[in-house]
Amino acid sequence: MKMEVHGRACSSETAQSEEEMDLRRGPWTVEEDLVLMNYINSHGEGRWNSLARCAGLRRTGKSCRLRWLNYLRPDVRRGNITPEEQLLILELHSRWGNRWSKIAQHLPGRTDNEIKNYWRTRVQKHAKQLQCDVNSKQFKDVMRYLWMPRLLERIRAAAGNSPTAAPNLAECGTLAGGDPTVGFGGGAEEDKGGDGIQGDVAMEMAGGGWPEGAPSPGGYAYQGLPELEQCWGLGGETSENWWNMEDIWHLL
DNA sequence: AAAAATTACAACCGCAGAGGG
DNA sequence: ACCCTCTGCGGTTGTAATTTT
Repeated sequence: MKMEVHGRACSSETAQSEEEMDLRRGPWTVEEDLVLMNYINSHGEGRWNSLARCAGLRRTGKSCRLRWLNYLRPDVRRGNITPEEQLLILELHSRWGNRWSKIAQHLPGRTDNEIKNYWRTRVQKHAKQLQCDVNSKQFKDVMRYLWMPRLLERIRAAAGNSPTAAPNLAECGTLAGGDPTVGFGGGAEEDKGGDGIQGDVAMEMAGGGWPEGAPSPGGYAYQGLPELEQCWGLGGETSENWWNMEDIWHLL
């Protein structure tokens, strides 16, 4: 990363020590948001510590950066996580674990913070309900063989019914038989480390070609699980008692 | 209607790595 | 080679909003 700490001095820099005395914390005000947005619009982002001083914000550079990246940036997407995004998050997390920023790179407009929050509030909650660790094989199997096929089914249904759903589906790459360079298809942007998304899982999910030795989801996942839909916001009303441990484990 | 519990999200903290002096 | 500053990341906490009792 490029450092230009001394590259662009500002007149208020000499007052740094005094300002450090009463740095603001906590929620940002509308006025602060405006100041930050205006400053970044005219000067660009980066060099957050000096930016904070020059903009006259009594905030740390870190705080300014976080506010901009997670909230004020124009391309930040707000609102519910779509089934496509849920599917991507589940898949990417199974590959990369808690590498939120990396996962976020594959969900345009979503921040690592948002994805992390989603994971903690939704996914981990249900792992807790199942009384298993979110990183356990059992829970991963549930994700892979129950939730993900179900999500895919919903995505496909939406794509069939609504023309506007198609572009979102395409983001899932080979899942939808779309551009293999995007999303699940792996592509030019994959890591050198070889932990990129490979086609196998995507094809399993897309084509129903389940891995050898894996429990067939056909008789279960596709019979319809309204509880799952409710749980993941795919269906109508929500329900907390959305599944039963025994029902699930005897099928796995 | 009010209190308690839960959920969702924004923000902070500590750390590691990069780069300049 | 070492120190300092800055950035970015992941973990955690605080709190407003919502739901349940």
